[in-house]
This record gives sequence, C-alpha cells and structure tokens, in this order.
Amino acid sequence: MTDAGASWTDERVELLKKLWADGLSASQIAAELGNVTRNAVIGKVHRLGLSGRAKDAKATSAAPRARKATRAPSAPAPIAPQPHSNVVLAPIPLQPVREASEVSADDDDVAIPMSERVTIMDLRESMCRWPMGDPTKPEFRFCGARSITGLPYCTHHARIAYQPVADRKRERKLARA
DNA sequence: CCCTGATTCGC
DNA sequence: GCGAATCAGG
Repeated sequence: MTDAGASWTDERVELLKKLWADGLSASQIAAELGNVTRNAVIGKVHRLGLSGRAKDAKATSAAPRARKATRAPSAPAPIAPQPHSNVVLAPIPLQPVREASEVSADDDDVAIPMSERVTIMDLRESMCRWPMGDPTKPEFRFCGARSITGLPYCTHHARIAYQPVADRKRERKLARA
C-alpha cells in the first residue's frame, strides 16, 4: 500500500457499483471509498454507464446544461481556519454506544476510513459526533466526517445509530449471507 | 443553507 | 480516463 489508493482499482469500481446500485448517493460513496470526491465518483459512474440509476423516465437531462465550465482561472481556494466558535457539543449518544459494540462484529459493508478523527476543538457543527474511545480520557475523539444535515452523525454512523426497521431487516439478511 | 446528480472540458 | 468546476434542481 504505497500509494494512497487514488486510482480506480477493480475492487474500488466494484464497490462503487455496489454502493451506487444500493442507492447510496455519490457523496456517500465517495466518503466510504475515501480519498475521492463526489465529483470523481459521479464522473466514474457516468463513464461506467451507470448513470440514471433509478429514475429515468423524463428526458429532462436532455436540456443543455453546464457549458461555461471553464474552471477557475485562478482560484487558490483560501481555506479559512474555522474557529471552533460555538460548537454545539454533542450529548454523548446513549443508544449508539450499545449498537457500536454490536456493529463491530457485523459491521455493514466497508470499514470506516476514519481518516479524520477530530478532537472537541476541531469539531464543527456539521461534523459527525460519533464518540470514539473513552470520553473521560484526553484521547477521546470524534468521527469528524461530514454529518448529515439535521443529524449529529455522518451517513455511516447515522445508519448505525438510527437503524430503521426496514434497514435492519436488510442488514440482517446481508449479515447472514 | 444543505444537498442531489449531470455535464463539460482541461488535464 | 480522470476529476474539478459548474450547472440546475430539490
């Protein structure tokens, strides 16, 4: 594993197909894959000819779209050092913890990249607040991934935390297989 | 505001 | 082939 794994290997493409067919959005897939943006995922999906996943009755996509995509002539993308300001502290989830241990065994599909765990200081409003480790210890971290709007967790952890009945059934089915 | 996929085009 | 930029819409 010398390289960061940025290229589309067969395994990654397969996972992409699986997740895409599973109904996950491009950003979710990108997050799970790691080291790729949703644009990359979408681009690959289109190249693979997987576009139009579910709905494909309307020809609305036939309309002329982007054409001024001349890319920014010089946009250095200034990254603003977000101050932690008023970070909405997350009440340590109660239920999820129980599930977490359980999930360790029959985890959904892919292992969480967890490339960016953050401390309370770096935690932002729209960051996943999935607790990792002992909250009483200084090594305590949060997932830190992009959280779903309205939810305190990222997509992956949200699934673990709030598993709907329907989803559970599906997961059990997969787990048994 | 957040997000979604779709498309174009420079690399 | 790849993906950032951009668009158009929800």
